[in-house]
Amino acid sequence: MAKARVSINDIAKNLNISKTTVSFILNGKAKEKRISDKLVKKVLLKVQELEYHPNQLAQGLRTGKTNIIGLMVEDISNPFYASIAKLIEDKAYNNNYKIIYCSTENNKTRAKEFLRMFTTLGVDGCIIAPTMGIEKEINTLINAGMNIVLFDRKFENMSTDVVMVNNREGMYTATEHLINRGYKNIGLIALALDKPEKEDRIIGYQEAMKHHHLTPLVFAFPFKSNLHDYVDDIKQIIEKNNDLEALVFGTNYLAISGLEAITSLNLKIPDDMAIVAFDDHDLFRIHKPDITVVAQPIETIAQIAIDTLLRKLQTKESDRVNDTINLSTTLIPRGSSQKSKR
Amino acid sequence: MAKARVSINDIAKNLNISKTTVSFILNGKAKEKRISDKLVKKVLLKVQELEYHPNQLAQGLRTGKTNIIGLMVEDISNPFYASIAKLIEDKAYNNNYKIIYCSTENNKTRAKEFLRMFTTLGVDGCIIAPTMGIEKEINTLINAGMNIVLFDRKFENMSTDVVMVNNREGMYTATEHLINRGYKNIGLIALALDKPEKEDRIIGYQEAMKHHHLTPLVFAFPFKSNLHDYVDDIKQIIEKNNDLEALVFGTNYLAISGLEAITSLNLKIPDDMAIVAFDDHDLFRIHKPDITVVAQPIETIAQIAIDTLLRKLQTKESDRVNDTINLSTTLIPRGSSQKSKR
DNA sequence: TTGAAAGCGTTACCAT
DNA sequence: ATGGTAACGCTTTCAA
Repeated sequence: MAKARVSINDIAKNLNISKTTVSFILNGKAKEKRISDKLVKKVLLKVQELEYHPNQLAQGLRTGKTNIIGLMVEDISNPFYASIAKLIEDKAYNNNYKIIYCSTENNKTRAKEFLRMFTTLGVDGCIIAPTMGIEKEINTLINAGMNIVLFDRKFENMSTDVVMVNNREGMYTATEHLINRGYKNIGLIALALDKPEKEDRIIGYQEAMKHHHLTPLVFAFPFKSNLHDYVDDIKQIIEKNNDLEALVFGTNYLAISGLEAITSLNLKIPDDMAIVAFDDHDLFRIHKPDITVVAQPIETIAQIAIDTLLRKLQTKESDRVNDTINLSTTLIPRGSSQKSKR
Repeated sequence: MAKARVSINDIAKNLNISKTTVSFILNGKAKEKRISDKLVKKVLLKVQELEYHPNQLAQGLRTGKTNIIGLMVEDISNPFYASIAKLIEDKAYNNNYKIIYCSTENNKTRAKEFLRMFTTLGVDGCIIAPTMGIEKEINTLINAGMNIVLFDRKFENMSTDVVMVNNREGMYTATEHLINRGYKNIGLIALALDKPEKEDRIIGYQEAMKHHHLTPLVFAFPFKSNLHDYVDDIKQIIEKNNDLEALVFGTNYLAISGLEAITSLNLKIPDDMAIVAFDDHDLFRIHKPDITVVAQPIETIAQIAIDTLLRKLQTKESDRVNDTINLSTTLIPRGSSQKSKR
């Protein structure tokens, strides 16, 4: 930026009035301050003429409101988060908020830095799909008065709004679906950021298996930022467990890696290996055979998250109530879990 | 935000020194100003103790530098842009820049508002995949001294850095590939934001067809924000032109819609209809048959775009040179354009 | 009905 | 070697 921008002072000087008056008019306080219609018109005209637009930094500094919302997710290039980001962005802009976003890559340190950035930048609130290990920092932020809405993953005993999907139930349904379709040797390939026994998706799978007197077979992976690295892992799992009939995947990219692994092993879906994935995806809809998925209600998640935050921003801190919204997933049965009749 | 944040004043008062001194120390001017090591240490310690972090709004207001980069693309939920966004984000953060992003949806008005936002927010520079019709506004911005790097689409006679892919050549190669494989009735399904005769991807296709004495058959669509709406259009095209042997798609989402259309018409790829897509995508790699694509060098695009911008931000305005980088695409031949031998 | 001035948290000039 | 103070552009209180 180089050329001098026109400031409120320029408007004022140009019209030989004080910047206070200009500010009042611009902030819709003309009536309240009983400023003459004539002057109002004159000012508005001049504002147009000089193309004046208030400096948001100065405004933010003065008012403590930046109209910026921080959005923190695991990976903005993952279609699940990208779609949610898009929906949130859209709604935010309609309400005159901008989005500043960041991908944590499930890296604790990165996440903490981003939280710090949110505060030093003075964002009005944030929407966070948290990674593990930043519970303390988020709590600090909440106590400092930051408006936060969590989604996708939650912490125990955290007093803020959360939009969640019922992961346990979703996984239970997915697993049971396979069982109902006649599969018995069903494995789970999932991410475990936390301990497996605390991961709802893993628990849901285990419950379904046990409930039907089958033996759970959980393969839990740590997060890798190079998603392609899972392919070999999955290949090995399939090769080592040759009685596996079906696999449930805990995330969309694990399922995609799974598809690659299965293809490269020359196995056929669903006859050699049946599949259910978590999160829908263009790919799963169009793949042949199409892939059975547990779909998350993306629009609803985004909608509720941003609505909740916007509402929070307009509410006095004192009379806030923190909601935990639990949304249901939808099982979409497709070809990848349908035994061929013969 | 509610609780009082600790400011530079708090540090100063707490140590009974002036905030000037603190500021000098914090900005690495201790040596230059010959401030005693002892004091430096004391200040740094206190900064740690009180967890002081400078208010970036105030810094920005004072210095005119916000360390924010604006990123404007067509649609952040499109994997092509999402991947680029991720790469840019990563590199930006490593250089202490934050990203503020927005999706134009190819809407002129939206795009202009975002540009406005960039300036009122005082971003240091921006990376833009421009939509049509904002040429004037971008030029104004450039003249006002804004640092801009364009990618994906360019304007004639615009003096700023541009990172482009050779769309014409890419499409030419794609079309010729189909011709070499023995297809003759090849249609193009493309987006035309500008006039078709100005769209490089369309031109490349036409040139290849004409060069081989074949008749071009261009179906150009306006942008639709609901990408699913293309499916029916494409179905109709296929139904009405039943001698079509192959289709080239100008964007990844057109190709995805094309796959849906083809599937729902019960046609087989490549025997009933061969396909080449622009932009690679997980889906195209994994689809059966896998889809031949013209791949853009996403990493390189992102890398050059952000590098160029960062370099620009460190260069005096006077001795800047504007580069137009032209990158090549890569044809990745796969099953969707391979006639079965029989 | 309008304006002067203080103040938001910084940085940077000019003193000392 | 360190500090006082103006200035960045805005909003808001108080005064007139």
